[in-house]
Amino acid sequence: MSTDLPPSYDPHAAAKRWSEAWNQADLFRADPKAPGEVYSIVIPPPNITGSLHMGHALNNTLQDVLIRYKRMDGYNVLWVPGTDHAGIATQWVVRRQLEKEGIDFRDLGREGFLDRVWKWKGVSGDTITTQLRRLGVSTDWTRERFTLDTDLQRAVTEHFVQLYEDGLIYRGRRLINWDPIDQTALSDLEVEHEEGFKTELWSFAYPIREEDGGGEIVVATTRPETMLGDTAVAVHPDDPRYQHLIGHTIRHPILPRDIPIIADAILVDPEFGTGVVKVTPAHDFNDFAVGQRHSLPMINLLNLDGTMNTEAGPFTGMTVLEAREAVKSHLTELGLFRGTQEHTMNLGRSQRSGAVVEPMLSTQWFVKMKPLATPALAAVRHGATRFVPKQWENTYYAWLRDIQDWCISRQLWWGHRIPAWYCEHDHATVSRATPEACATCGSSNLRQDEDVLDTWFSSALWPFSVFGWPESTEDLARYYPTSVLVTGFDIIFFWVARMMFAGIHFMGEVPFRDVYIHALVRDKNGDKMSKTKGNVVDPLVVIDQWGADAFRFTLIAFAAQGRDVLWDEKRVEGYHRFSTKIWQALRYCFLQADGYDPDGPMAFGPYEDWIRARTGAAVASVRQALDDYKFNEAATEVYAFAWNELCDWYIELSKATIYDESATFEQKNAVKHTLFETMAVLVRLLHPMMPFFTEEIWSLLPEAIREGEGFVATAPYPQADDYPSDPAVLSEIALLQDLITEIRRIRGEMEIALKVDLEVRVGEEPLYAILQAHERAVWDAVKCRVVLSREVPSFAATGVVSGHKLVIPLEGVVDRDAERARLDKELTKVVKDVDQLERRLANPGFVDRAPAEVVQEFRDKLDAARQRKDTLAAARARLEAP
RNA sequence: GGGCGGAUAGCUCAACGGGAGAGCAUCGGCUUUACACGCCGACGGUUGCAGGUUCGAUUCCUGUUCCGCCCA
Repeated sequence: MSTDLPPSYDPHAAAKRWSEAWNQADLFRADPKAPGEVYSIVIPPPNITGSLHMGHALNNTLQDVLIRYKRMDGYNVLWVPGTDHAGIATQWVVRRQLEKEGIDFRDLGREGFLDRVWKWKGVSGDTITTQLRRLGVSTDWTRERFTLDTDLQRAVTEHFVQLYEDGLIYRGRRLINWDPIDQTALSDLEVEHEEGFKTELWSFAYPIREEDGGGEIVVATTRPETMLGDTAVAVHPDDPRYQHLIGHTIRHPILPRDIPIIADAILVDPEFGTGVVKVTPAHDFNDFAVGQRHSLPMINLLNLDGTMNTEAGPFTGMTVLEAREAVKSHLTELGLFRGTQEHTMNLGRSQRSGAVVEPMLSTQWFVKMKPLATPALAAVRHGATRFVPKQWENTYYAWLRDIQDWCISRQLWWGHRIPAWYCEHDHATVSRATPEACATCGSSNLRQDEDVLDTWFSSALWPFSVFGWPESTEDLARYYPTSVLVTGFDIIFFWVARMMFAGIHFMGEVPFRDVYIHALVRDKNGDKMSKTKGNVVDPLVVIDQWGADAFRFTLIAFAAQGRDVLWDEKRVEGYHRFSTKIWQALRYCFLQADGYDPDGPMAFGPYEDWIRARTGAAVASVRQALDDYKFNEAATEVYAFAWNELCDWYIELSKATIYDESATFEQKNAVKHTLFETMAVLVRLLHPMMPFFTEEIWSLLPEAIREGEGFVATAPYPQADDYPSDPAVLSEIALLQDLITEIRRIRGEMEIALKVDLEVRVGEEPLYAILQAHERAVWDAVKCRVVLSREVPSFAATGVVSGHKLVIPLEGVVDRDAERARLDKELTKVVKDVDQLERRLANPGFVDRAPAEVVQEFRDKLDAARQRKDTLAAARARLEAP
């Protein structure tokens, strides 16, 4: 047989061909009725806010590697794809689109706006699925889900109602983070703290009531306008400067009210500033706690759009910043200004809109976290779920330990509507379906809560809502809990922890056995990729240029545990070359395919035995690496096996038989068979990392080699046990390799071209016997004849291989200076070597305490080094002889 | 303020407590019958710094500097 392969491989044509072929063959559809141990993954659903970035590419590539590996390894595999409605983020995107068209989204009304978002969902969802397909993911598209699908909405309602019935959801008036641009509440996690924000600490005096003795007390603040909502001034109870003032009353200089001076040891640090703190319970989290401790009035100063409300008196209607300046000048006019100083603080901003977040008193829905967090903590402690790398457990623990109740209502339109209805008395009725009457007073005058739920409230259900929960479906029974969650560390709090407690609460079982946390993709300089920095690399652009296979392999090779991925385009080129290299090797196989008979007789030689042994070792290491989530090691192992063993050595050695006219049919047939067989193993090993490329090669391999497997995607993953290893063969070939390398070094350093034939003299019969068997291979590699002789000519190069002396006559080839220089260099190295080893072995501590085999190992090394040194020194001396 | 991670060849990264490696880059040599998107060879390191444990430390411990991140 013979096939003419094109001289190079076109990754784009192959990607198109094979993704269509897989689709048609419906290869990735899971069957819960099929046998086999389950291996299931639910995709971290990308937000429908646009297109996929490098982080998604890494995330999905790693999942696909695992899924393809397990599929080939005989598991009942399911990978569920899908997307997330991403309430606040998506609403923001569509709102901005409308603004560009000159439309205020509010003018469309709720229904009109939602129509627009659904249209956008179609566009963005398609973009994302197209991108995932181009990446080569083997998800089961028949099970694709969207977090706002009807049945997933039902799951969210069930989630809410059950938690409410369990007493774990409540409605309360509490301090929340308010985003005045999006005009919605945010959870603590959606607020980002900008460090080192420069501002001023502005001081002013509160006059003490005359009947309390008069005088003043000075406070400092970064937000002077909040003094309009102050309901107390606090000092430390032990501070001698102010003890006499505790219980006295201040007359508010602007508004008609009196405020008390209180003592609070928790809030006040007497060392900081004046040791006096103004208390604004409705607009500061610490002050809110003080307000509760001391039963202070809480005065909300803000409208929902961030302007001052009527509580602000003369400043009503101003923005916060306008009010700040106005309050400052007003206080200054009153003569109460007491100085200013520079101050750096952390500023809370909305993760999405960038608005400065205002702590505000508001009525919202909350999830009581302690009862849910406790079992979620225990599950990881007891190993029901395992984090890889392990260190991320600490992040998970830390957050769940100090967790606050979770504000889940959002004043948005896009999302799951809260299943709560209110009557005219503001009684809340929580229900799975629209209720007829108020559960408290029976009123039939009900309106549903306008708000939607935090996106993560629905994402928390993803590992079981995708399987049809709350229905008990076949998929749910078979594929939950999932095998592993692959995700980035940035959403351990947002998502992983919440899936954990939701899974435990509703399913009675953790949602995944393993959580593999991968790093962030950064640019070459280690900076986070962001649109504003302009350092974003578009995965599709890379795929267009180099193909999905090279792109994926690069991500995998970079994905070392516990380390960020620093993107470097040059590496993609390198891995593209890797695929080209394999393609060329395949061409070589086909060039030799003439007369190959897979069922014919075969006589395997030592090279065949050697590559089979190396194949087994490679299979074992790749499997181990994948089992341990050491993706980069798996990539490195395949790379080294294919390039350094198969291409650099076996293919070259195979020529000794292939081009040997005296070799028998059986010998040649064995070589051809081994070439194809090794290629087939390599392709299967590599398939999870380079799916398109390997599928292309697989389709070209001889039928007999493929053992009837139509697609490599569903062919069995190689087993190391199928490739036995003979130590005698391994050491024999190692000797051959050493010999060839030594001669190459001599040629290289003395610049002896391959055109100049050489001979190498060995003095020992057994060694000669071995090398003679590889005469042809040595000749092909280094154009050197192997001769049995102890005769040392007047001028020769001397080498040592595995303790054996080699002599290469050089009379008339190069001058003596070249060999003199080379020997000096070698001698310097070996002398240093001997010296080091002698010192180590002279240390009684080492010889007495180190394990015997380690000591022996070093003794052997010393013997070898000494022998090498003696041989080279003798050769060096001989060169000086006349 | 609390916590986590990183620092190894010019660059990007590896390395069960047992003489520090790879890829790229650099230099030199090869039109060799799969491949110049290639082959062969070479150069290149006080493993951030200071201590400690150990016969032996890149690896374990303590401290410290710088960079990045998370939490308050």
